Amino acid sequence: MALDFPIHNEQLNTTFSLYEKKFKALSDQKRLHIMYELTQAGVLCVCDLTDKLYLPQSKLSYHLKILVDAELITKELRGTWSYYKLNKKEVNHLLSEELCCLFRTNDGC
Amino acid sequence: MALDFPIHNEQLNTTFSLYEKKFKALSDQKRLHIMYELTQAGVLCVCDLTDKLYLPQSKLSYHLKILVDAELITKELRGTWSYYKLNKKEVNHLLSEELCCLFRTNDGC
DNA sequence: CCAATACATCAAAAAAAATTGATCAAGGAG
DNA sequence: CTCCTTGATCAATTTTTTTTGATGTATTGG
Repeated sequence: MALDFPIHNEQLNTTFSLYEKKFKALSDQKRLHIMYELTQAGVLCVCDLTDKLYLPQSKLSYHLKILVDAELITKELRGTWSYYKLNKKEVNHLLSEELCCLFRTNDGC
Repeated sequence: MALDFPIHNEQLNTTFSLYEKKFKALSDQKRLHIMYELTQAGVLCVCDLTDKLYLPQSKLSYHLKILVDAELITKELRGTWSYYKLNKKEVNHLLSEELCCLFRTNDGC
């Protein structure tokens, strides 16, 4: 029985799948804006972002979850608050230095 | 009359919009695979990619257009053939060196 | 000229992602 | 305890993206 689809390289497909997820998370203005604000502020809760982006809470929670799932940001619970911040390591691994400037504060950019 | 949406920074919104488009182009396994094959081969026409990705021509044309529009690859017409290759400058500007390894041949990665 | 190939594009359908408004659970404050 | 705030989640709808198959144009080769 012949295969009618490519096995090709399973490892490679896994890699593509991983980056698909990360780039999908970045492929939205609102989420890029969230990333930017997190870069500027360091740590923010949902209500802070509501003020900054003028978006309703449910929409923000939705987009934040996508970024967390892609491991581009992290979430820390403290009481009723959820504090979000950039996953700098992951961002730096993914994006060029020029681009990281948008999401980076303490360097010469 | 009060504004009920943020002006914030027009420049920044333009930037987000630009990157949204580029990341959207990258946010698909098939398109990442196309990028990878172009990296390996240098230049490819649609029919080459048909063989490599096992995708119908119309689907490939669709995805190639998205990558061209995002300026991640370029297209050159010669007769009936369309030759595609990476826009290395743009890719390198966008992605980290580690990641560019996937889309780069002549360096120590 | 004819047949075959390369590929862009289009319209309809299917699939995936985003928005919306509501509900609910868990804390904190009085 | 009661009220209020934070924020996650859910179902229904809307919007966007992708797939599919067909058509059309240009080019190549015999």
